[in-house]
Amino acid sequence: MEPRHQPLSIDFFYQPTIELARSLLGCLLVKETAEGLASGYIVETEAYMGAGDRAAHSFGNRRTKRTEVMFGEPGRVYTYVMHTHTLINVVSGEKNIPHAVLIRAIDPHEGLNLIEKRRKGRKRREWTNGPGKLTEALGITREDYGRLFTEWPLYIAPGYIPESISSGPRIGIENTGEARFHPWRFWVTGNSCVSR
DNA sequence: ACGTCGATGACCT
DNA sequence: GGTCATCGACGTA
Repeated sequence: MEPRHQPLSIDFFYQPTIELARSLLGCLLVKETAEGLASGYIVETEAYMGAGDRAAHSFGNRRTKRTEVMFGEPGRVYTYVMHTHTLINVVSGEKNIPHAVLIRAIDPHEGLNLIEKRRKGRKRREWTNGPGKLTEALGITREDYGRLFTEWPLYIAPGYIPESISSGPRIGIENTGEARFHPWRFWVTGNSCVSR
């Protein structure tokens, strides 16, 4: 199948992880399924810095079935289940440098009826303002693990350049010592879809 | 085979 | 502010 939008080139993903986390803001995240196409502009990300980052699943180069995809080339999909929710990351770094960027929020763009249905009629504000919410809205599952973000059916396409980017500590990692203080969360300043 | 533990979200007061 | 549902992965045995 051909993607409805032209995905980013694989070269885009070959940049330092912090830069990638910032560059992804404003890009369009797209998922095409049998139900239709749904998409949204990425407005919030977090960088996870691999072996030296206590908050990262790959801390200490921990290599398991789950983290395996992070040890490969950047630009692949790392999904995993948190409680009942699927979370999605962009694999970053380079071969054997297991970095990743968590996508925490998107601004809905296409497939709004489908998104509303998947989000069970909740108010628009609650559709995609969190990492577990946006995967439900776009129909992203752990079946997407290992895919390339440059190919149908789950891909990232060019969007807009944010006017301003804010940064601060990452969310939900209180138990990770000093790592909790690193300002590795980024968001589009003032966007109403940011998780908090 | 089993116990533990979250990069969460929904609902409650 | 707080509680808890419910899942897979992981460590341990």
